[in-house]
Amino acid sequence: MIDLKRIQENKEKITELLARKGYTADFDPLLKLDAERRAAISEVETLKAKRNKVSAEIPALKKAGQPVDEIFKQMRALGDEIAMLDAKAKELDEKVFDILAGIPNIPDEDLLPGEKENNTVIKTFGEKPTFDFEPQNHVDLCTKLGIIDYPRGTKLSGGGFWLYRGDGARLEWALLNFFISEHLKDGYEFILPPHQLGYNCGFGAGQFPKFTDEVYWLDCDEDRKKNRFMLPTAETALVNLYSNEIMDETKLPMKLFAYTPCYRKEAGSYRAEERGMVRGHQFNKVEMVQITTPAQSKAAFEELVNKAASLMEKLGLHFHVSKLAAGDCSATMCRTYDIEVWIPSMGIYKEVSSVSNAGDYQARRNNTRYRDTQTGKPAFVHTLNGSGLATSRIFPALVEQNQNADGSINIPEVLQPFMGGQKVIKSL
RNA sequence: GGAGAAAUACCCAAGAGGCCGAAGGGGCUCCCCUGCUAAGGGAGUAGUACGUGUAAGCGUAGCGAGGGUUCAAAUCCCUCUUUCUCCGCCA
Repeated sequence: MIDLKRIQENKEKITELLARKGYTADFDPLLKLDAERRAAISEVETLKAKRNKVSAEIPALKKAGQPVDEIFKQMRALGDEIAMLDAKAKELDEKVFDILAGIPNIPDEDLLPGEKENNTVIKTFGEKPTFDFEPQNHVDLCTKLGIIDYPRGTKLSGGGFWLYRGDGARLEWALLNFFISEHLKDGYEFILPPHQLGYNCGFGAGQFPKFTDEVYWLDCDEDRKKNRFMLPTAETALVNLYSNEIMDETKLPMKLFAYTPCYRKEAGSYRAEERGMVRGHQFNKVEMVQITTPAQSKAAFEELVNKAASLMEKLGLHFHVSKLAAGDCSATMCRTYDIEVWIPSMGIYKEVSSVSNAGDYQARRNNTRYRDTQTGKPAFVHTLNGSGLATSRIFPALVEQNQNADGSINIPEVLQPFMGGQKVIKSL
């Protein structure tokens, strides 16, 4: 949610910035509605002040034996008027809120306008691996090694599900453990959140109402707001940890990470390019989140990007970092860098981490604040998140980039301690 | 899942239609006294949101949340949430 005051003060500039995201803003109806809202509030509060004043005098009048029936009659009429105006003010307030909640976050000024085609690669690590044999794709490799069982995943749960088996499960777990150990080294707090969340979390993270149909809903109440959903990313949980609280500034920047599976419908997105585990309904991810003061958020963003990139570097994978154009950033974010790993069989780079700064957009939606020691007043925090990392894209990339002519796979050195020193995965 | 009890400010807690935005304690802040400390005395101590104002301020809301009754609600009624106790269920 963006700040209405910013629109009032700088309508043209914000309209222009949002246009870079492909969003056409017309703020005039909103501003008019807000003026009406404020007028209604002023009016009703004047009446309430009058009611309070008269009510306070009634006990004294009664004690003095004076008649109060006439006053009661007038007050009843006043009460009706107040109720009417209260309802009007509430309605206007909700309208303003809904419109405001539907406006995307304002992109940072240095982002290029436009969509994907305007993303710019800002850093590349390593080189495309070359093979002196015909390399296989990860689905074939994993199936032959027996480390991923696609058919039985489908048998149990339908398309988009798979099982990790044996060394596959160990490799997956080693990746997660490696990420966790790196984050702990950097002083991040480890969180294991619930996997079922309430509607408010989705709204607070800026994912709802837009993506309400992209998640798996539990319970059967017709009203979505009373149901829970399976979290699509740990961000949805972490970003809401301090909602409706005022944090101590000394706790900021707060650095968190969580491991959770991510549950997503991914409706209609299955393509040849996304075979195997590149896009599934359930995948594992370690997610980093920072809650910061506005002054800290720029540095926090750099830190998260560097952290995600350093994990990839330590795994020895070829990848690049891409700065997203305004239109490719999600509605919630004012800035996003993607880390994309090379998948040889597809000949493309696939996202393994998306690092974003939401500014105060999420904090405004879920009311997360801190007390500014300078002013003594509460102010909205900034929230940032980044995958660190998602295994479902790394696993295929790792398997493909590290394959040998005999179909075996070299385990990166950093993962070996987490696999009991094992260096290679080969078929039995 | 069923049955009971509870929810008041930083914490504990009183309050049972108007004199209650809230007694009393604890804590915290400041001051006094005591050559340190302990003890003692005094004063202060909703945060917040919204509206209005250049501002000091003023107004409105606010006793778990949302509704209702009433001229007037922390107080009465309804719904919900959470916590505690008991019972049931538990692949």
